[in-house]
Amino acid sequence: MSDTNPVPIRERTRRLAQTELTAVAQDLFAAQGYDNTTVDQIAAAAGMSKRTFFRYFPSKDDLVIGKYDLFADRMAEALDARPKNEPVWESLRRMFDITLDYVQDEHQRARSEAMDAIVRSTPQLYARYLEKMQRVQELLIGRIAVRLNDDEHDPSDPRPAAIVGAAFACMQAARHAWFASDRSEAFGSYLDDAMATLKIDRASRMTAIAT
Amino acid sequence: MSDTNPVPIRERTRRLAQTELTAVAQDLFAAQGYDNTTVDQIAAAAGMSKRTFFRYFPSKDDLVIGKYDLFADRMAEALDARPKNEPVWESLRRMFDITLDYVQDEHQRARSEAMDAIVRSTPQLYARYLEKMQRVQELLIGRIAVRLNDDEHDPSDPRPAAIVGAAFACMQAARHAWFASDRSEAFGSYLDDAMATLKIDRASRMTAIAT
DNA sequence: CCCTTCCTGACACTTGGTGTCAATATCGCG
DNA sequence: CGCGATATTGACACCAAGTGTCAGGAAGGG
Repeated sequence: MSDTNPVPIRERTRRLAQTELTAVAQDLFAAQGYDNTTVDQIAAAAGMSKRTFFRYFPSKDDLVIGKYDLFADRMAEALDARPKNEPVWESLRRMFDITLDYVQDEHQRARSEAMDAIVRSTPQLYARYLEKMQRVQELLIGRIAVRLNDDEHDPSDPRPAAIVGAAFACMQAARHAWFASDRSEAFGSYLDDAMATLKIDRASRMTAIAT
Repeated sequence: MSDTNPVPIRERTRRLAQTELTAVAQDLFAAQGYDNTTVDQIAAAAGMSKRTFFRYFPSKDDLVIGKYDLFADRMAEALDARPKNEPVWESLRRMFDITLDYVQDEHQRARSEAMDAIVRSTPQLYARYLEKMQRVQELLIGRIAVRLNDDEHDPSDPRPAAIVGAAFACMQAARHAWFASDRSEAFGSYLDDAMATLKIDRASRMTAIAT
């Protein structure tokens, strides 16, 4: 059961090294802050040279925010799984359910939350985080555009981007609110609450933009 | 009329140098790209040393995106100028009117638009742009919270952040759509269109978050 | 004219990140 | 087991963005 593995050995050792690096780095960041920790220190603490570190991560930033790349595909997948005739706002809400699992898992959360604190308190990382989220949104905009009108995506129609952006704004708002709360309420209800304040007006686009 | 000036001489020469640097840098960026242009080159082209450049701008990035800092106060000001009983969505829409002036001004636009293209095509700058916009939003969230319920801002209420974030998402969407269009329609109508697709449900917050 | 103050350039240094290359470890195969 | 191909690694040199320091020079006020 160990041959013809879908994940070759090379790739597994690689991931192991990345996990190791991440764990070591997290300790250092917690102890002395992100900016005050050099790549040399991280590499040395993991028993390798700086050059080798950069073979596992394209940048110091990516060690922290690289994992967010996985979100993009998972979200697109989750959105595609929703019925085509479902209201888009509801589809987006259900799509966000996959982020709930992330937060709900008790022993994963501590690790993830510590990294989150680092991201939010380091402007440089927060900026890159926002950019990644923007890229995720771009993936989804095309899909939402198709649901709004069955023809192809008209790039001069601002509505799909507005809707997706608004949905993400709700998720961000819910995240912040939940972090600021005592966590007695489930994150999901914050998300419901945030998304309930905005309704999509399906009869819009009357302010003529004659294409 | 030149003494006891509200803007002292030192500050004026400083701004002049910044403008000069920006103009020179813009040419270089347009010619060879942002990443391929070093600070040394910009400084040399403006007749100064690298060290002096960093006395005028805290970083290479700030030369491009530094001007967005002005937006924060201008927007907060514009929002404060709206009547308190006006629906918040309308207030936010009117607040964005100040961005229209920026885009409308014919001879300012060419310069501003070139810089905008650089920002959007350089991930690093785009990330910092998004972060700045996020900071602007944080300024406004408190004000919107006060309008929603007259007591002080409850940080575990996601609605103000959701609304402000959604409004900015609409502006971003309108910007992108307008840039992708042939610009025959006014930018304002794109903004109207984007913001009209989302309506605020004032009777929300029924999904009890008992504070 | 001098004295103070600010501005500037030169220099050295740190850190993130990359190219190169030789040494070494690993893998597949006979 | 041994051998050649391939991948991984570390050492070194290098570049670019910033930052600290310091001495010299320009501007301004008396």
